[in-house]
Amino acid sequence: MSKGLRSDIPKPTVARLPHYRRALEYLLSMGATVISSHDLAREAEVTPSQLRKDLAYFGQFGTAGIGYDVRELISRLDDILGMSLKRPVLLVGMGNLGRAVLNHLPSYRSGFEIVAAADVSESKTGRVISGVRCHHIAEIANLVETLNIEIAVLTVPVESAQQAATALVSAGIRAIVNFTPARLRVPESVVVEQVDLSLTLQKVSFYLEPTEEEK
Amino acid sequence: MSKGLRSDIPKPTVARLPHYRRALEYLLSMGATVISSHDLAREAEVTPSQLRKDLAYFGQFGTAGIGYDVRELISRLDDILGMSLKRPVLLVGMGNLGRAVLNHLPSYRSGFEIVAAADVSESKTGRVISGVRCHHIAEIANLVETLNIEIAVLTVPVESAQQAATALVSAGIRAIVNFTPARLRVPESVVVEQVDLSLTLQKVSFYLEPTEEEK
DNA sequence: TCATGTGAAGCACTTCACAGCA
DNA sequence: TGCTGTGAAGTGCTTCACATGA
Repeated sequence: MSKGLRSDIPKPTVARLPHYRRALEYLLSMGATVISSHDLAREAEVTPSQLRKDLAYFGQFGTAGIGYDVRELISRLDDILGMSLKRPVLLVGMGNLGRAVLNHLPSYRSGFEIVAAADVSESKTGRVISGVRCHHIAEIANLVETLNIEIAVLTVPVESAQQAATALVSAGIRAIVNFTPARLRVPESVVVEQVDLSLTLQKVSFYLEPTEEEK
Repeated sequence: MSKGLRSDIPKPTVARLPHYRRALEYLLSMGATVISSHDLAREAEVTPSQLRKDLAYFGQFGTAGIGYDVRELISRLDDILGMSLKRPVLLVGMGNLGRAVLNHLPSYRSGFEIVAAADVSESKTGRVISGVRCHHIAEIANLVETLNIEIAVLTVPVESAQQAATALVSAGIRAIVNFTPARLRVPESVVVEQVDLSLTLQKVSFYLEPTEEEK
């Protein structure tokens, strides 16, 4: 398998890796030290073959006849996901939603930390909110460079989303998690991940539609 | 094509329908009245064939040689997605995140409306927050029945997520949009859609990893 | 002529099934 | 023996290419 281009990994595989990591954390908290692909797969709600195939893209992690060392595998997944070091994150937009993200992220026990925030409002600029200093949005280029930030979480009002995204891109941000319903126009090299409540509700709604045939 | 079982529709197709709807709304706001699969596909960031194939699962909506009527297609998508009537939604958990969802949902111009909220806190019970009355969590069975609610948005702390979900299920809720990192155990018949910031961050992080080979 | 709707072909992901190792 | 890692087979989604209709 050599190393393989990162872009050669199937997208569904990448999307499942965080789930494996979470399942492993859970199993670890339940006292497991070694786990078979069968048991881990059940916890992550995939098939054992799929789990083994997914891991195989990145090397060999298990012991035949035994299974996987839980701590070891978490650590390897952290390497693969780029979480070995806590990644600094910039929060843009300190409204209701921004503050909610700020308060909730630590409880996720993730490898990410919001190290700075930005907002247009003069009333928030300079204040420290939930332990994070809020800067004026004009300073983001500075923040990104001095704090070595690659990821931004965008929680501004939808009207200013594109403007903020453009500023983030020229500041050198490489990925944006976009909580606004705006579809951002950014260079292809910038990773955008959409988190959209209304699209999610619409999808859910589809599966609720009545059908005579369905059980 | 007759009618087709709802579960026969490919999941990727279902996931794209809300994007088509959004693209159409945008095009409508730009003054478009008729649109070709080519132009709509560009706006929705899919291929024209994919768009046409997706729509073909549900019938014939276009005019050969012309394209699709924008308003007409939005309306058909609303039918398909079960959004023709505004669906009532129950918000469970009135913390930071719950209030953020409450404030932001209207700006999404979605076919959904939060008609009631629930929380454990006595201090919130009975109050009206952002135009929505907050009830005690013990009342959800009542709320669900009297207001005819099928969808719940779960924004409680992770520790009480499973308990709340169980209560929602026995109250007769059919779908849960889960903003907590908890993996909910519910009957198969209940639709659960996970919205998880830390899993999203991990996925994004993967694509940022340095690779010598990549441009 | 131009764009839809759709079988057929192609591709990508998943599952199977077993060789090989502890 | 038990379970991983992996080619091979199978499945399902996407893209192609064109017949059909306006």
